[in-house]
Amino acid sequence: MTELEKGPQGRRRGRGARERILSASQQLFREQGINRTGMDQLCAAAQVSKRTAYQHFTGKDELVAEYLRRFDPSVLSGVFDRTDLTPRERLLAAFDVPPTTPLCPYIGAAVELHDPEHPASRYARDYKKAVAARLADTAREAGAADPEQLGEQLALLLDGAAARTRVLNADAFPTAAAIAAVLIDNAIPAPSPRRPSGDRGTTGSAPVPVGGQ
Amino acid sequence: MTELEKGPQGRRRGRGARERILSASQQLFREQGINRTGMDQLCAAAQVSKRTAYQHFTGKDELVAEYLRRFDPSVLSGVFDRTDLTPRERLLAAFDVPPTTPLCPYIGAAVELHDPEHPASRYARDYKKAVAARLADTAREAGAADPEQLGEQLALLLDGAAARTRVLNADAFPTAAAIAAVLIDNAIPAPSPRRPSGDRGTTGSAPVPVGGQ
DNA sequence: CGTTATGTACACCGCCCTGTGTGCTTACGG
DNA sequence: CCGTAAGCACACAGGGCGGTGTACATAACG
Repeated sequence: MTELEKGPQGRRRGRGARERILSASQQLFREQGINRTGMDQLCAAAQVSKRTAYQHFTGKDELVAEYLRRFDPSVLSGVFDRTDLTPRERLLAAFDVPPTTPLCPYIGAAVELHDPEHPASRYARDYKKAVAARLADTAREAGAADPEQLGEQLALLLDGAAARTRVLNADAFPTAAAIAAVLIDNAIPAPSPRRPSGDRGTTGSAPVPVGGQ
Repeated sequence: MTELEKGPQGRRRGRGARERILSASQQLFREQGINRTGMDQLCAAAQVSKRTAYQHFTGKDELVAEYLRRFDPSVLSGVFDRTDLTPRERLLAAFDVPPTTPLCPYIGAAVELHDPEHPASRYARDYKKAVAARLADTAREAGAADPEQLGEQLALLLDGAAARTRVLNADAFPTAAAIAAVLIDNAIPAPSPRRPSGDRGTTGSAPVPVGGQ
């Protein structure tokens, strides 16, 4: 615990205030939303004085953006890298979300902040594009006729399931998975998921690193 | 303009304050979101004193719920009743949204309010269920094998397009429409949309009146 | 006409929000 | 062991919020 974190300027020392703040953000922003979580409450939960918080982040906006950037990628993380699955299975595994998932925080941030130019909104946009690109890559690997289209379609299904789960208060991901299966089978010419790895050309168009849901 | 509106108790007289408030809500809540629109600003836009507003609505919560209830059903309204289209065409027409649509306000309300028991959240839930039921009815009319499933799937596509349009700031409804076409063709055994009007039994399970997007 | 419901103007309350100023304590690192 | 910086406690500023109290104006209907 001697030298674990560095501030934005690269200072030394510190007993983990920044990490505690971000950790509390993860919990509170997800549970209560961004707008309904005040800095007072957040600092109390992080056991951090408000003064310290504002020395680490210039304002709540920056904190929100960093919260999205550091969002625990527990949902989709690793799905794309699982080598024990065929590409087709990987595409479908993206819809196996644990039922404990509250809601995709990127959609929540975009709606709550309501400003497309907010740093967090920009990041949410980039992230969603990156997920679609990753899906497209996997679709290409699976031999889809139009990988970009399939990737975009599957991304839309994920967002639809997330939004609908929130509004209806009921898990909508199984429905999305069923649609995904249909789309995948329709998009792959030879629907035999029998090749562990075929053409891996991947003239990839997705340079962005991708994390969670 | 003599007797146009009646208050919650059914009183008489009035020069349209309530309507102006709701009209201003339509505009401001959509443009700025619910939480970012204060009652002061709303009353100023409606040219209504704050006192009057609070005589018509017990609080902002009630106003928000009524705003959702009176939401201008310009997007999906009438699509289900168009007799000049086959059921299949009607299902697809639901995805022809004008590009001016900001975002489905029901999703916005559910995310912003963040309380599933809020009156507006409850109404949003009912509304989404009603739309799915309507889609299911039309799917049944079109001869789908599993109308309920197809209705739920199409509803998910609509929500996904709405959410994704918001986050990406780019129209996602064409993608959703393409998926819908695949699903519909897959779900209808004889894909000949040749009957102008077939069974109109509609053992409907949707008592709620349905309006917009 | 007068009564009564309706709408208005304006100040006001208490609350919570983001964000600071100030001075004190702690702990690391030389 | 001491300097320095990270962190803390506390109070407070400034503003927007939802919501109200009071006194006055107006329109409808008897």
